[in-house]
Amino acid sequence: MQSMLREYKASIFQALAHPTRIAIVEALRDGEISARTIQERLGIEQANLSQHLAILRSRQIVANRKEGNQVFYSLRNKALVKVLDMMRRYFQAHLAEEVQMLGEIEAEDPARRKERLD
Amino acid sequence: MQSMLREYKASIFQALAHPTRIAIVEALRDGEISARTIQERLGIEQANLSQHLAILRSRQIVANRKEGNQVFYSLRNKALVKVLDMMRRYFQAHLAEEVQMLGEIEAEDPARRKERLD
DNA sequence: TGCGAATATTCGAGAAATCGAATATTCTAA
DNA sequence: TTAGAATATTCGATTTCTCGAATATTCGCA
Repeated sequence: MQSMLREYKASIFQALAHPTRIAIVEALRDGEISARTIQERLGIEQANLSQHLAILRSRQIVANRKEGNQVFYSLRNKALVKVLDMMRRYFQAHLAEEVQMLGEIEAEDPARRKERLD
Repeated sequence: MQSMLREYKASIFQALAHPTRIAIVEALRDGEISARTIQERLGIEQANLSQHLAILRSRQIVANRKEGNQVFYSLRNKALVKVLDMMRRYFQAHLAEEVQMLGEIEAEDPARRKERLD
């Protein structure tokens, strides 16, 4: 019971434990887009994207809607966006501790800095 | 740059992508405890716990403090707790969609239910 | 000193994740 | 109905993860 919940949590984290899948979720942040669009944005192999999407689907993280020839993907649960936002704060707080990076961060353009942390 | 950040995020998610490591982080939620205590609570092999702690250490998720014979672990960044809280909401929202589980959830004792969702 | 407790590391085997290539499926439009 | 576009699935090779067993390290205390 308790452990089942943890396995479930772990499976969600695991689904996000890949740069490509994080990029996918981030791409879906503002609404649904087609698989083709995602592929173009990420610049990866079609089969590979499909595999990653299959993983996100199997974890119920994304929903897909067929429209004619294409498939549109979207986030099933907006709470995940908030999780990612929280993660961003985590990274900010964490990076602040990294002395070596601190210099670069403070030196760079603020707008660029914000963008980089997205 | 953007992709480095994603790899970093992915590495944090990956560090949490195991039930045992989630249990460890949850055990550290209320403050530092010794490795021995964690091991007793989780009921796992000593070597195995040490391996998982090494992973959390390598991702800078936990800090460790030596005191005599034992080592006390703690969370480096409280923001992670908020991430986990957010995840809990995610699970709750998600579980609410799962019709088959809904029956069981509503049928069970409320106190027990809250505990299970932790 | 040296024994025992607490913790960490190394090693090897088995399981799981990842990728591109090849192939399948489903749809549109000619 | 057939060609081609969009997407999904399968396959096999490679890499990464995970575990327990064995071993190492570090510390307190007799």
